[in-house]
Amino acid sequence: MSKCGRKKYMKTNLRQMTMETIDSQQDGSLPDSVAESESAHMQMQTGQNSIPTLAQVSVAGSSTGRGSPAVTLVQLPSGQTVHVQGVIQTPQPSVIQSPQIQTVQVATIAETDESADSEGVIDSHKRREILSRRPSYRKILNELSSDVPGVPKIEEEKSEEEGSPPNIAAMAVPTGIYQTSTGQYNEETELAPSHMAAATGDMPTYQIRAPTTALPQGVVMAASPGSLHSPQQLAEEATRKRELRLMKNREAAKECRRRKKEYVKCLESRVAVLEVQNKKLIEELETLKDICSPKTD
DNA sequence: TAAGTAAGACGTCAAAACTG
DNA sequence: CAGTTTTGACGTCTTACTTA
Repeated sequence: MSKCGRKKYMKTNLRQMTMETIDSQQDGSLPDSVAESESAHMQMQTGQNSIPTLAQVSVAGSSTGRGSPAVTLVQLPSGQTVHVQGVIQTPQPSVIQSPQIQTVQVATIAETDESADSEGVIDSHKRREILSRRPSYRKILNELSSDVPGVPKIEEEKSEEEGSPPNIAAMAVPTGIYQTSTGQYNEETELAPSHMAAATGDMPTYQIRAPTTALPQGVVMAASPGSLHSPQQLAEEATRKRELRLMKNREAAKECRRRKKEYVKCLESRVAVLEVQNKKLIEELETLKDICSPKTD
């Protein structure tokens, strides 16, 4: 896999739009912010962008991340589904050389906005201000929970992790090398399989394989930085640091996904609550109308 | 039953956000 | 402001399901 060309992404800024959408949606209809954005364009700008739709984008085609097919179904918060025509291209990372703007039109809305194509004029600083990433899921959800009673907070630490040192480096003693699904080799730790299963609730899907020549055997026994002399030792230390970083990031990614799931669940439950609330209010309104309006016959 | 597809999970990289 | 944490995106794998 080519790693060097990954700088251009189609970031969805999901959280930003989700919060905005949920907050403004009271009657089950399409929020103004979403409607406006859609009428302009669904603009997917690599690097910094926003897709003005809520959470669920189901793709009628390959789901393996290599770009979307010609027709994409976008499910809106109201449950309405719109067909997005045009290919949402996700070019091969190694092919991308410059920032690209990719736009797709929502089929249900004919009107377009000429200004959507003028993104080249917008300087990066301005875009950065407008489209800057929001704080973490944990932060958003905790803010949400302080505003709305009943919304659970995301715990700082999982209960089963209490009492154990949070630092992965401290608890993991590398004892070998295992190969990941992507064919890369990592240091195997004694805790790795059980920890992985505990974090995801699933059985680990990675097989421990016999080490090959990909990594030097002495990696895990690298000396402390102070005693490094030879270039080989320096290289070993660098490798060790890298493995450590990868291991920490691996765990961080798992945790991040867990938080994201929790966050999405929370939003879904909030939508359900608001829908019920909305229904009740409509019924109440109808009742009051009946009471207030005198019957003619 | 083999081939194709969808969904979910994972590891990794890179960049934004956060922190001391 | 450097180091750390968080998260979007990509590529890959596995599993369940569908279809020819």
